[in-house]
Parts: sequence; structure tokens; C-alpha cells
Amino acid sequence: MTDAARRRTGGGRPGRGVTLADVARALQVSKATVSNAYNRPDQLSVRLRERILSEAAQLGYPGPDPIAATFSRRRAGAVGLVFDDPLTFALTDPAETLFITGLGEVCEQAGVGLVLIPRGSSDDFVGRAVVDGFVLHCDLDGDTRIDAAIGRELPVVVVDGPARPDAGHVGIDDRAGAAAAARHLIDLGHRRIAVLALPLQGDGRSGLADTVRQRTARSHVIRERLAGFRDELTATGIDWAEVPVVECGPYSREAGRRAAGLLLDQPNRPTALLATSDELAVGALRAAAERGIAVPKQLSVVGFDDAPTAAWATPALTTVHQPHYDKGRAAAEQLLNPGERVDTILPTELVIRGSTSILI
Amino acid sequence: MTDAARRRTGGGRPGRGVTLADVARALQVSKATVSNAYNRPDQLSVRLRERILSEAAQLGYPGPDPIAATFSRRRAGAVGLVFDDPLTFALTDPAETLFITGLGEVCEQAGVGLVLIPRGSSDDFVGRAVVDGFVLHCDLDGDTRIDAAIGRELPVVVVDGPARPDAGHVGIDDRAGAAAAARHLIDLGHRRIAVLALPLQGDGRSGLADTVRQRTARSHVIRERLAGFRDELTATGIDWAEVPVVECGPYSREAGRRAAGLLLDQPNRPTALLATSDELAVGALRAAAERGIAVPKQLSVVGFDDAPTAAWATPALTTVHQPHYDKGRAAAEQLLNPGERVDTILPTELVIRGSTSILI
DNA sequence: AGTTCAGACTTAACTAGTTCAGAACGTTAT
DNA sequence: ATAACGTTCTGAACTAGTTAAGTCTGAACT
Repeated sequence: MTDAARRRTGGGRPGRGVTLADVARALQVSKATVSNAYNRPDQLSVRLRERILSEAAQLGYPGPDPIAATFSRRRAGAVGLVFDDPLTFALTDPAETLFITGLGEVCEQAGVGLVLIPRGSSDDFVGRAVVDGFVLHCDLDGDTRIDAAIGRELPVVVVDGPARPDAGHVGIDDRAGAAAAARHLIDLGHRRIAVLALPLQGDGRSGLADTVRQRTARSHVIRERLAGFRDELTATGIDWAEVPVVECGPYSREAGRRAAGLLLDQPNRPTALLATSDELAVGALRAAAERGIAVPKQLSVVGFDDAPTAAWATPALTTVHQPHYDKGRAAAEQLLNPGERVDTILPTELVIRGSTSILI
Repeated sequence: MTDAARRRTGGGRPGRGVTLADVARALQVSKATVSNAYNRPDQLSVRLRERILSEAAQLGYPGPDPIAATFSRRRAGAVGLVFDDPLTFALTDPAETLFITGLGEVCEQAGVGLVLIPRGSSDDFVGRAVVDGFVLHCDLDGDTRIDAAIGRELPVVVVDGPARPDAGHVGIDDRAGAAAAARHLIDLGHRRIAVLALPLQGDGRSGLADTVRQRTARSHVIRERLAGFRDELTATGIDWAEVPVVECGPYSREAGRRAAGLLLDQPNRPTALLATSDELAVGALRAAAERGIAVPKQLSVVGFDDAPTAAWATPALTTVHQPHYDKGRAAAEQLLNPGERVDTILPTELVIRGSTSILI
């Protein structure tokens, strides 16, 4: 029984499978030629190529093993995507989804795969991922996974996190965006304003966040947005220390609903809410509806993100638009195209819809 | 200048990086020992391990190259996920997102990555992906990517698509679920019913689908759901050929809104809509609201999926619940755990909320 | 003193391809 | 006739680790 024949029977796959070398041997050609038959058809005659392909089929050779090819080429053909949150939370946010879509679309066109890197307990997964580069949608100061990615000596793009000299960066001006939202409410006459904030740390705490906790927030984005709110409110003479900032847990919509509920049940309830994400804001809309509080007549709500849900909410949500989809595209393009490190700051824009109105 | 020193400077990374062999040479130990220092600390003395790790740091060795390690181990540490649609559409559906979440969670716990396989123009990406198995959320008959995946001789699980003898399978009883939805409307007294359907083919067509097109639909799931509707309506004496079935394009919500708009603008408009997904149904709710048609008083709407959006819609959507999250988990578990091929059929359940009522 | 054994480390085989520099050979231009 | 050239194919180096089996050493036990 020949080697090839024994393998073909593969009555339980005990030995390795058929390899490119087997095909080459069977046809008395070199490995290079077989490899070319698959990868560079112009490098051999049509006749020989057909013979090789048919012999391969005969032997049950499934084509060059991608793992070995990756090794030879020293190119994985995939980029890794790292989130702050475990997948469970990350994908529940439509804004994040939109980001991935943009990222995925560029990857798709470039023919590279997208690897969702598991969160795990350590940085291990970043160190072990078979990828040609990383996009880190990581926002927390001192996230060791950013260092781990850069340590791999692969191209790295950090999105929304703090810019670093040794990695590309894509982000928005969170502070200015937030300031525009706050200014809008102030212009409408609101003074009793409360804030719904995404988690400030990675520690799972929620509830009222005092100014110390705000200052020591590890989340770069949230710190910036709170600063934007503060800038405008303070400029209007409102004492920021008196502004309730409620930190919400994961599963934003439900968390926003609960947090808004607490604020709205207070005797001297706010006339407007600033949320650091649309999901929180949509939760707040629900909380208001449950209490018979009319939005925007009795309560104005502003979101942040302009996720697809914002336009579909009832009432449609006034929010700070940021180009999530373009953020994904920009990150992927920066990663896939060689060249100098760049720092892309995309524009934000206040989108006024039906959830805000003049204070009566 | 020694080899190692030259590499350390790496003034433009012209040569390869530092390898495990370099570290071994520098310390006069074997490659095996250096490998063990990283992968099996119990195989060498603590002292030596520390020396190795510190020398590695000194030389700027970033640890064993994952690509080479993958090649040696012949294990990628990742599973591939294949969708029907390009990522652009796939991720816009919250139900799909929930599925990925379940899948991702099991992978995360098992420490394996999740690779989103690009759609591309051919099956190439399936043939070239560096993975240990595939989950195919593929629904279209004759999808060659399923064959390509099975051809790789890796474990494969097909979700929602037609069951195959040579691959695992996870699905629901679409026909029964759809029948329950139709029965519900019939029990409420509705007789003038129209259907909003997800795409029947991969051909991008939309609009009224006649019974021929319904029968020849390549989408297994949609064919089954339509059959479920038909079963119940026909049993009640309604002529199925007279029931308008409108096929909607991608970006379901907007497509559903448009399709529902067409139906509702007709002189003898339906009193109830059956949608094959919640996104379509939510679009229909919007179309009704835009026309001042009260739901559920003047129009009943039933969805399918019970995606998170269903409960948050106004009014909350009556829909057929299916366990997307568990579907994802089941698929991952089946893929990661060796053993016999199994066929998992998960339960569906009609969830009655506020979008349906008795015909007045 | 000899046997046994565990711990620490080495040897060498193995993973399955890709790719570049040439070789062989027929064809075309000078 | 000869040089130049293009096509087709080969040889051999190269990718960077993992791992099973084996060697060596010293200590404990008989």
C-alpha cells in the first residue's frame, strides 16, 4: 500500500492528511510547481496545472493548508479587534456594531479576516492571536492590552482611547461634542440638569459618582465628555459639584432606564438629562414614559453617538452625532495601509430632534 | 556587532526579528528549554526560567511567534464564523448580534478567538481561513461555502440552514413558529393578512413575491416560515395565492417600513401584518405611525425573533421568540466539543405583547 | 555499593508550505 | 549563426516554533 493510498482511505484520520508534497511526488513534479498551480497559475502551463489539480482531487488533497501557508508567508491575513468590554456587552451597543461594520467592510474589501479577540483574564489573547495588526477599541487608561499589542511589533491603531506616540489613533473630540450638547440645553433655558454616564472604570460600580471619582475615571472618553459638560455648565454659573452624575452599569439601555428612574423620582427632579450614550438616553426615555413625564415638554433628553436607534426612538432623540462607521473604516485603512502614524480626529455634530425643547 | 545586537537596534526592521533560537543561543540552552520557559514553566527550574525571560527582554524577544506556534501545534485557536450577508448587513440585525454574542461567549470561555470570515466574491476565504472549525450561519440552499468548509476536513456546524449529514446543525422549528404567529392573528379574527418577508434569494430583488418565487426561494428559513403561515391561513380557508407576500431588501427596518407603506396605502388595506423578522415589523410599526394608523387598534403586527428591540418598540411587539443567544452557545459548544454529530432544535414561543388585538 | 527515581535539560524530528535564483529549451530578432 | 529572450519548471533555502523520547545528575533508598 503506497503512502498516498493509505492516506486516501483515512479510516479514522490517524496519520496526517495528504500534503502538497504528496501531490508533487505522485506527479513527479516539484513542490514549487504544485504550489504555483494554486497560487500563481501564470507560472505553469495550463495542461500541467490541470493535471495537478485533478491528481490533487484524486488524492483528496484539500489545497494548501492555510496554517502552513500563513507560516511560510509570514502573513496572517487577518486583523485583531480588541474591545474594552467582553463581547457580551460590546455587541449590545448599536454604535459599537456600526463601528465593527465599518471596520469589517474595509477588511472585507482588502480580503483580510477580522478576529474578535477574547477578553480573557490576561493579555494572553493579544499575545497569541494570529493577526497582522490590531485595532484596539479601548478607552481605559493603563490598559495593558495596548502595551501587549504594541509589544508584538505589529501595526496598532487605538480607537477612542488616549493617543500614543507608538500607535495610530482614531477618535473624535469628545469634549467639544459633549460641550455642544450641554450648550444646547442651556440655550433652551435648562438649569436643573443631570448626567447619565457610562461606566467610569472597569470596576463594575454604578450609582452617583462624586467629583473625585469623576476625576479619577479610567475611561478616557467618559472623562472627556464629562469635562465638556462641566465646561459649559460651569461657564453658565452652574456649580458642577451640585450636578448629579449617575454612573450606569453595562447593558446600557436597562441601566439608563433605572438610573433615570432614580433621578426622576426625586422631589426636585431635573428638567433635562445629558447622557453619554444613546442607549442610556433611550433607557431614560422609557423611564420618563413609564412615569407619565412627557418628553420633551416636561423633560429634555440628549444622547451621544447618534446610533441608528436614536432616529427611531419616540420621540426621536436629540444627540451628538459621531461617525462610528467612518471611525471603523478609518481605523482599518490606517492599519492596512503602511506609512506614517497618523492621528485622525473625526467631526461630531449636534443633531437636534424631538427629545429636547425650551423650558417652560 | 553580534547578530543579536544588530537585531536589537533594528533601525528599520530590515532583517527578521529576534527568534526563540537567538535567545537559546545567547544563553547556551536548547530551543526546547526556551519554549518550555514560555509554555510549560514546570519543566525547568525557576532560576533558569528567570534567566531566560530576562535575557529575552534584554534582546527584545516578544515571545514565541503565534504564527509559528500555530503551525507547530497544528491548531489555530480560533473558529470561523460565516454569514449569509456581507458584514454590512449582518451586523445591523440585533438578532444576529445576539447570536454572535452567545457564540462569542463560549469561545471566550474556551479561550479561542472568533474570526469573522469576509464574504468576498468566492469561497476563497473559507478555504484560506486560519481556524479550527466553522460556524456557518448560512441559510441559502446550495451555498458553496458550506461545501468549502466541509472540504477543509474541519468540524463544521450549520446554523439555521438545512441540516446535512456531514455537519452539525443548530436550528429552530421555523414552520411551527410561524404557524403559531399566523394562528394568533386568525384567533383574533383577522382575515385580511399580508406578509413582510426577508429576502428569498441572494439576488437582491424585492417587491411582491408570487407563489412560484416563494416555492423556489433559496432561503431555507424564509421558505419554512412562509410555509408555516400558509399552513394556518389555508386551514382557515384563506386562499394563500391572494395573500400579498412582500419581499424586503437588506437593512430590514427601512425596507420593512417601505414595504408596509405600500401595503397600507392600498384601498383595501390589510388588518394585520405577519413579518418574518422583528426588524421588518418595527419598520412596519413606523410606517403605520406615519400614516396615523393606530397599532394595534387598526392594525395588528407580529414579528419574528424576539430581538431586544421587540420589547422596546412602541407598542411592544408581539413576536415569535427564538433563543438567538442559546443558538450561538449551542453552535459553539457543538463545535468545540468533540463527539458525534448532533442536531439541536431549539424551542420557539409566541410572545404576545401590545402590537396585536382583536379585529373590531 | 547498587538500584531506582525524579528533576532538569537536550536532541532531533517534525509541522507544510512559499519563494527566489537559476536551468533547460525552444523561439525570435539581429 | 548567434545572441537575447520568454516560458516552464526545479532545487534548495527558509519560515519559528513544539514535542516525544532520551540523557545526565544527584539524592534517596535498599
